[in-house]
Amino acid sequence: MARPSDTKARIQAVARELFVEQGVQNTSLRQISDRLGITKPALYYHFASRDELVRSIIQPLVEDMERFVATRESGEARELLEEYFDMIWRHRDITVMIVREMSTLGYLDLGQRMFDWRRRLITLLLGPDPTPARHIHATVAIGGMSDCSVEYAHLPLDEVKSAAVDAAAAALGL
Amino acid sequence: MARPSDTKARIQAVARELFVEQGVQNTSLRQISDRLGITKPALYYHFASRDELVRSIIQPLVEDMERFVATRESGEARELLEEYFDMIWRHRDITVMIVREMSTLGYLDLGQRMFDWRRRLITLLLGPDPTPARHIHATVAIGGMSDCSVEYAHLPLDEVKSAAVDAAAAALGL
DNA sequence: GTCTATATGATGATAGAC
DNA sequence: GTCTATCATCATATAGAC
Repeated sequence: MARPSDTKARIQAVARELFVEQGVQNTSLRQISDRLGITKPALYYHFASRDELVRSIIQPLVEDMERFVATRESGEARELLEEYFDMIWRHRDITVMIVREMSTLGYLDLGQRMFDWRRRLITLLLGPDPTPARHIHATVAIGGMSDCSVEYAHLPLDEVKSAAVDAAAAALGL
Repeated sequence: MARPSDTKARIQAVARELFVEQGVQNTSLRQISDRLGITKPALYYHFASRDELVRSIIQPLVEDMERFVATRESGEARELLEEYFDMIWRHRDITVMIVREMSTLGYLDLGQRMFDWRRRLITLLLGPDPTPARHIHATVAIGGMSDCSVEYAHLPLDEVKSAAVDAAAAALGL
């Protein structure tokens, strides 16, 4: 069907589809191999374990997030909100998957890491040691934008982004 | 240990704990019975199936939500935001559990229902047929508040509520 | 690289004794 | 109401042929 060396990528594509559709825990290797028209053990030629397959699919989001909170500097808040929205929008399907399954994926330490990303993002927006009230305002802004990237996932980016960023900025008092 | 007729309630309490901790799909009947110090089949005297146990735990939230969106009328927006916050705060642990596991709990139609609740809430806030932009603003407001009820779940209600409602109101342009 | 066949273990659920 | 014993089913994973 496809070039042999593409099989690994095809496995990831199908797994990603099924994980997003039905959840990670709820998807078996059998379902993946069936949809690809190969057998279960064939998967083990390309991935050492189920976990390794899961990790390989989440990795791009993790890398993007880490890079984002590591490289940005405090500055124009609205610009930061917009860039952040672009990123969560790109990864919106995997984000939903992770949030939905945080406990199951707890072994990957993802719940803690996402919490940490958000904390650092708030520091970028508000500086260190914001008051609890301003921290909560920022959570409404950022959490609300995340919800938009999920709830309007099927709409064109520009339609959603400007309104979502406006609302987030207002929540922040900008 | 406890009065015999309390066993059903004790099962629900322990199941609820484990579901919130680890997720529904990820919790086995064996774990529940172990923590209670009884055996697996004993559970089946009190609940016809695993599903029935799960449903019995989610039911209070479903009833409260349905009642809320059914009985409120359009009116003062800030008051509505406050009452809504009180409710999601009360059910915050189960809400997390559901959102995290929407696909797994798809058979209960919960994903669709939660989406519907939010849609009706937005109608209450904005009236019928809001512009897409205002709809998105409302999603930031409501989604952002939900995030607060999760992220600050350990703080006292009043500290969180006033700041969260303020931010939501600002996102809505109030 | 992919197959058949199989090992091993957990799960939800039932039958029937006490 | 709770137990012991057991079933069918499904999962991840491995061994070894082609």
